Amino acid sequence: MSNEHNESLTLETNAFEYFEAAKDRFLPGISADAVILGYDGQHIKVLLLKAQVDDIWMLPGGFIEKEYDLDIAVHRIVKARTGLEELYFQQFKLFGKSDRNAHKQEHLKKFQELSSAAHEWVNQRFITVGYFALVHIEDVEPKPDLFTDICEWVALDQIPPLILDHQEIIDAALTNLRRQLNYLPVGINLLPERFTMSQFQNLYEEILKQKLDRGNFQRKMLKLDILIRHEKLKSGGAHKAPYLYEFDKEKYHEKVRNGIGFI
Amino acid sequence: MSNEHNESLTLETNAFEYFEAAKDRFLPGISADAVILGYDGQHIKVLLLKAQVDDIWMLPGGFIEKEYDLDIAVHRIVKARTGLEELYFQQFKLFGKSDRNAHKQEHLKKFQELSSAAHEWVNQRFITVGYFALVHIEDVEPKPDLFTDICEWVALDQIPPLILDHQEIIDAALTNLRRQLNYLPVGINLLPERFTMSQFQNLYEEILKQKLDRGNFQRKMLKLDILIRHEKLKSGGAHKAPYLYEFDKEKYHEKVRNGIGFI
DNA sequence: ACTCATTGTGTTCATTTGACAAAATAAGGG
DNA sequence: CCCTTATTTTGTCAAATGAACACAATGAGT
Repeated sequence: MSNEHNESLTLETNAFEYFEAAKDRFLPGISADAVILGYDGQHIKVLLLKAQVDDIWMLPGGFIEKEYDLDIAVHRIVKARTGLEELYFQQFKLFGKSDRNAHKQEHLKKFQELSSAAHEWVNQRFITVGYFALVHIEDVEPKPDLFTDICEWVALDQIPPLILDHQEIIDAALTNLRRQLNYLPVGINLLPERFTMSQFQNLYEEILKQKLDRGNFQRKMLKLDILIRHEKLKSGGAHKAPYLYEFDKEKYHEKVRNGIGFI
Repeated sequence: MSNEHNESLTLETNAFEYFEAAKDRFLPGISADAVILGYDGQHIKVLLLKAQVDDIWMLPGGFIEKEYDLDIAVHRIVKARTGLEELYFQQFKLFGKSDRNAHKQEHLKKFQELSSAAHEWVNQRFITVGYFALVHIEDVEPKPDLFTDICEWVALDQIPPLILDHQEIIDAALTNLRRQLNYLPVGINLLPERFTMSQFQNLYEEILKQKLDRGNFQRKMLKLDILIRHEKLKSGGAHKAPYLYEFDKEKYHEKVRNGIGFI
């Protein structure tokens, strides 16, 4: 086992090598950041990383390999943090303000001893493309990357100060998600295999930040004819046990294709 | 007046200089393309350019100045082609396929004698960010750019073969436009100051590619309370003259802010 | 004055929405 | 074991919306 000092050394060595090789491996001046969203039955959460060299938090991100499509690079980034091979993700915006890495140099002062090639790489102007991903939170094993020591789920109302414009990126992702909510397969990608109607409704209430009528929500979803009703929930709650539901995936995706209409 | 040979020489000299200076002026590896849309009372049209050196058509586009925001570069591009200072435009997607400039080298073979710096610029991998703009077609004076000799409005169903993935970019713009139609100020940006209800309806039918019920459309729009009714249309048509309408801009934008609900 | 294509307004019926109430159900406490 | 309680499920009903169609008004041309 390595002690902290060794780990730190290893990190910096790797970071040096990483930035050194970046110019040859990656497209210049562009990065990708992923807003990875999960739902634990109570709240929407986003996967965040904490930098080793500072107390600052950030979104998972990375660069684009010269020989691959944009989507492939993003898939690699999300897979590396979550362990998930199959996932739903979608591009939503390119962030191109000219001053968006103004604060980065502050954060990267710890890397002053970078070679000039590496220094040049980290100090160029970056534009970044924002993606959001919807994942089953219980299937994820969060893994930090080269520059971070913590990777964990954070509820949307408990997000700490983030690097650069990452808070803005999260906000834009959520706005985008809300606008697409009518034709986006958000349920099938965020809920576990089997779920109660309350969980389903709460998911929409979390995203929309507004209460919905219980009876009306239930009737509407059942009428869509996309749910399979199973037997009763096991014990646990001290009240009437609800049914467990499961998506009829064929019918569900058929509805999504026709673009209508959950809310 | 210069003859064609001279113009061609001038073009190539400028193109040389342009590409030569590009590395210093612009961000590497990224371009912007604009789907500029207008409505002539009959059809949605898109502003296209025809290359001088080939019979290939393309979207207006350009590169991003190193010191400016993305949006500023796009505004400059659209303003240069249309002459418009104020306009509505919106980013909709970043196109990042690794093979998206595969055909470009074919098209640019005419520029073989470029200096190595210029050659390196045009042959790098480009990702491009797609924007769409909504403009008043009657206010536009189409102007070709350095590399093109024709700049004109083309109806959507008469688009010739386009360079690279530009057709895909147009399709994506229209899909995006349709999805936002409920909360997008499309009418105020595409229709002339005064318009008839038929024109207004036809605009939506063009975008949606589907017929709408005349009576219902009219009643719905009037009920939104965003229109000012003027006196009768002058002569011309051989039938009942329709009213002319104008947007009550304050009320219109108020509705747009609240996000509801044209269709 | 009459025709006619088009515009503006009405009517009708089915469907959806919103708000609320009632019935059903399981767990826990006496 | 019966009753309470919290929660789920289904029901009701008035109001709003949507879709399809009908009819009246208008103004240019014959």
